[in-house]
Amino acid sequence: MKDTTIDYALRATWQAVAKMYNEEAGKQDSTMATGFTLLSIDPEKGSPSTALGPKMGMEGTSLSRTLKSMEEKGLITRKPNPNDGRGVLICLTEFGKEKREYSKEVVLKFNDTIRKNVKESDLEGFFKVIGVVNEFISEKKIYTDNVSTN
Amino acid sequence: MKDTTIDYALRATWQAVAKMYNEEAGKQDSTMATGFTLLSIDPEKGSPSTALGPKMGMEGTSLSRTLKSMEEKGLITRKPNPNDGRGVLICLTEFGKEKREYSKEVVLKFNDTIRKNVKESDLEGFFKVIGVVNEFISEKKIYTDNVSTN
DNA sequence: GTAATTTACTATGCGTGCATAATAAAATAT
DNA sequence: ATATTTTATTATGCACGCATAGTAAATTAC
Repeated sequence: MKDTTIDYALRATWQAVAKMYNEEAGKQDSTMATGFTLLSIDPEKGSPSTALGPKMGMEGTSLSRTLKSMEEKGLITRKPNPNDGRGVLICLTEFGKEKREYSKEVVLKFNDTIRKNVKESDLEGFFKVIGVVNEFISEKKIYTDNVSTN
Repeated sequence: MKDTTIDYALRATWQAVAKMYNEEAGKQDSTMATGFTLLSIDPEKGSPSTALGPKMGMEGTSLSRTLKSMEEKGLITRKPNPNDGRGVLICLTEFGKEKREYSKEVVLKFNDTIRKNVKESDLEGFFKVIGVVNEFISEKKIYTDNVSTN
């Protein structure tokens, strides 16, 4: 729970980023998740909705709700996927393409700013730790007693 | 949106940790937020609810809901704060104290496991980057054009 | 070709973060 | 002492992650 625990650092920091992103998105009457979704859609050809979830780290079920609201806001249209009758092709409207540019700037600016203000070696350490956390979680190495913690 | 962006790394990684924590908490019919709250409460003297939010990085308004459900589950009791008629003292029941131990193990095991499997220098880099992100956000240095991004 | 399985959604409910607003009790100002 | 402001807490609504369950279309198994 202290500042120096890895879980707290991830939690507090992600929440701060999310809050900031939501504020920036809010200036355009949008949300963070909508912004991420806009960025995941191919602005030229559209994207099958199955492609979006993995790309942005969102479950299909969460995505479904976001897409619904995006459709209602006129950001996207759904077209039947010619290659799969079950699937849908998500396409950006002109309005959606505009908003996509804004989201892109917001995300780029954040990442560029941080990258310019940390040492390359620190960034490597950051991604190393991130990598280990994800590896240990996805391979369920933590709560199964096959890794010593003492 | 790529694996190598800082925002995506934070988002995906925190969500993975949160999911794992919720699974572990679920084994005890609990949730992650409940576990964090249990850990934030002084098991001996109880804690004024104002102390909990800052300690665990939760807004008072979110906390209020969690505390309500924790009270319903018999994990905590509220006592009037003798020093402040507006405030409440959150105290653990015996049941709450038991569950607190479990939460403690879950959190410790995660942090210990990761620490034992990353290099000290990488961990330092990790916390450096975390520090810069939080600093830039809290001081609003990112979207105000007082920091060069080019 | 029909049946069983898999895959692509969609709907719904819960937990939780945030914003806003309301209430009540300090604390402060006068 | 009374009026104003601040602080502690709760209530409520929206967004969104996840889990579960359901529907429909494709794939496979036979």
